[in-house]
Amino acid sequence: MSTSRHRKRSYHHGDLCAAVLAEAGQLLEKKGITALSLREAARRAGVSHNAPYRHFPDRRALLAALAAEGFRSFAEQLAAAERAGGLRARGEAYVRFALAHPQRFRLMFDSGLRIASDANLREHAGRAFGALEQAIAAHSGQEAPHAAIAAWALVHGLSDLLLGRKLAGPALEGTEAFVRAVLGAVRFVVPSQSPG
Amino acid sequence: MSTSRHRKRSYHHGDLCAAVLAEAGQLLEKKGITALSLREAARRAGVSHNAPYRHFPDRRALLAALAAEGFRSFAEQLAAAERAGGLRARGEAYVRFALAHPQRFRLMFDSGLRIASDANLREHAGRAFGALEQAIAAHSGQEAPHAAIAAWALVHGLSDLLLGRKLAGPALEGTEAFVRAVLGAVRFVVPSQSPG
DNA sequence: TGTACATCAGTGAACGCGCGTTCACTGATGTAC
DNA sequence: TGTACATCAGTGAACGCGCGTTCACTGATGTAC
Repeated sequence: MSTSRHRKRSYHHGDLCAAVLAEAGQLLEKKGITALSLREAARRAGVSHNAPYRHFPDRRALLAALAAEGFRSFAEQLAAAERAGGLRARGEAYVRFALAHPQRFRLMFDSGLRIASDANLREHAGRAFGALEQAIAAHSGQEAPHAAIAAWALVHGLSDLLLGRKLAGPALEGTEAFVRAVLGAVRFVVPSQSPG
Repeated sequence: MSTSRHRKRSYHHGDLCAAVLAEAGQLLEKKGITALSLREAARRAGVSHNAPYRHFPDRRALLAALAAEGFRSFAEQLAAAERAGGLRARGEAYVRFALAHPQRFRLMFDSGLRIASDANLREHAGRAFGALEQAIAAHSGQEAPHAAIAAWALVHGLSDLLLGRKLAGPALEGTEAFVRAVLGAVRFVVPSQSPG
């Protein structure tokens, strides 16, 4: 259980990879994707500015690792919410994640980051999206992929509008109730099957 | 009608403000918000690197002007679409705008740009959002603000997911039909009025 | 119509900045024998 | 248990970069008389 991270202030750090990732995660939320720098993350980890190169080949790789980590906890939180409260709860958890980690969410969804370009990122993002599809399909029936996508778009759009402060009034107070009300204002349609 | 823009290759440009804005607009889509620089816009406009400072006090102001211009044409296109085809057409035009101008759309909605901080931006953004609210209210009834916001979130989220290539398959071909199908999979609920 | 002058829209050199990345290095670790 | 050595994880100096911004300037424009 105990790590050697703070035991010795010596040459070797012990778990620099995790430390840099943690510092970078904080910097990400504080400064934004663009202003996040390897050098500053290293500085905060108390290590020379290019020690992180032992663990991340370049800046993109660090961003990819942050995104992968994001998708992992995103998937976990969504799954937990659904276990507790069903699909609606999953939707609410989606928005909650976005509001709790704005820059991380943008890194995951709106940055130019190529998911395919990094194995670890590909794995975690794939897992998150797979779970999402599965959850929606289970509730909407496989005949209604459009309804499933609409459900996704709804929570995603609500997240993004809230993050962009485009819904100023209700976003400030009582966000949870507001989100519930908006999600509750929608019904999804399973098209009637016309044969032929 | 004729401008002096290309008549004389002399000291004064004629309409540098518009020229810089146009070059910056192209650079924005090509390089992204972050990599857009005043210096390169100036270079492309064939002018020294700080001539633009005559027209834009700093980089933020240039971005604000680009966003304002975006909101103006966004509002125009949405209004035109609705005139032609009603609220559904407005929704489709929303997505179409996003797909046609990804970086501009992100600048308008997802960048940290403070709308309140620039008078011109405030005006055009306000006009665009006002028209949006009005259009939705007219169709959903004023008793259903949540449904109106859900409608907005739906088209916005669909736009953002498409831009982020999170819906790879159907996004590549037949986008228009795909968008119609997704939007068609949703019904908005006007809650029954319980007195008291 | 001509002239003087204020104003305006450009120029070009210079600044400081923090960054990503490369390089040659050194101290610590752990394994084979 | 002790030693030799390969490997690994750090260090610190140096590079080149393009950027935003400031400064003192100069050429062009237009207006008052």
